[in-house]
Amino acid sequence: MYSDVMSTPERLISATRDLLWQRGYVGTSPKAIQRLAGAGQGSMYHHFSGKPALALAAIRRTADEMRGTAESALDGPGTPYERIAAYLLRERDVLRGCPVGRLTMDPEVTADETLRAPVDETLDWLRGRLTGIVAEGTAGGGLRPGLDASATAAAVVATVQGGYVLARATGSPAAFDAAVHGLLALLAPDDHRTPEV
Amino acid sequence: MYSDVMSTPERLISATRDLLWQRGYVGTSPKAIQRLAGAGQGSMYHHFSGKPALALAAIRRTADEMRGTAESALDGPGTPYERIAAYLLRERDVLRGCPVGRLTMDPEVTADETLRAPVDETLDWLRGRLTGIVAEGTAGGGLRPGLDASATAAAVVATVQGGYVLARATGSPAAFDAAVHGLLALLAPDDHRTPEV
DNA sequence: GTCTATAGACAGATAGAC
DNA sequence: GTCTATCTGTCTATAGAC
Repeated sequence: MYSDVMSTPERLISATRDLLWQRGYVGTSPKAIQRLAGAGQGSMYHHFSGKPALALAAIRRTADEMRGTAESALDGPGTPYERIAAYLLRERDVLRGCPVGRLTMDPEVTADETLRAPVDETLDWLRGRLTGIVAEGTAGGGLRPGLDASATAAAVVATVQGGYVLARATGSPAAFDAAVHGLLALLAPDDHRTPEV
Repeated sequence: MYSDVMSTPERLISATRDLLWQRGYVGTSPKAIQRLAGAGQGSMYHHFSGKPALALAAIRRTADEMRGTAESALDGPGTPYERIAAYLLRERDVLRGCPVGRLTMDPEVTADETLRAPVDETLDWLRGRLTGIVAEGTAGGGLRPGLDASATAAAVVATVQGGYVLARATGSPAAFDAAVHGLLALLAPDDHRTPEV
């Protein structure tokens, strides 16, 4: 249940976001959304045409929020290496996984162009943002020189997404941390010690 | 439908493996399994106690197969760097994702200790196997010296798992390839050029 | 071993009263 | 805007005949 000061559509969106994160699209039913939102059947179908529309609103909201969170770390002070480290090491609810990346494993999401678009755009934006920072870093900002900025950025995003997989497999965040620290060591030049962030 | 030379239990397991890969545990119904396997309701429940038992058999089979495939690449000839490259660059049906890693996003799988175990053990084995190879490689086998073998191995596995996420988000294998090549460049010493594998 | 019948609960809505 | 009733199909089995 969500705060009473939220409107019914807002509560429905919040509930859908939470369930999509925890159970995915296929595993999330209208009934479960209604129960969590404290809204009735008729109420939900009054505000949204159905499960796909509600999911789209929820996914867009989650994608926007993730973009803002990532930008906070990437836009911060410090060298390119430090900003990438800030992004990689920021606090996360590791065992819950990535609310955006998770959706790529949902066949109904990837099959629906409309639902997949916000997911694609968000991860694409993140890769592009990191590409710029890596390019800056290889030109004297604390990253190994000579790296392909775009490929390196893809490796950074992939390590995070895959770190969630390892963590959820083991049931502990340790594997995520290991992957991230492993990558940070690889990003630094040979003569550089990974700073304690 | 599967070959008639396979026994009914084998056809059921194969069908379950395929559906688990494509739709996950939550998205896979007994009815769909029966249809794909060409087996009747009663037949399925005669051989397996229910969906969880069938899923367990399917997951074990898939995990064993993945282990064998990975071992083929990791056990091959060449330097540690080359063996890791062989693993990373081996042919994959990238857009289908990892049949084992995928299961970690399924709440019913992670909630069930029995179902999660083979997933955990397989990824754990892979990390351990790579840790040994990385350790060998940092001692003169074409990898950057001074790396934490365990953390580096985690980064390698995470990059693969996350590469699938990126590929499925964009709908193209290109992002997977970018992440893998980005990582390979990072693994090589500064003076080393990534070989064309 | 395989088949059909049956069953209670849920999925994903639509209709119409209030 | 919200509520209750209703509906068709699916989910995950169980029972018992063949």
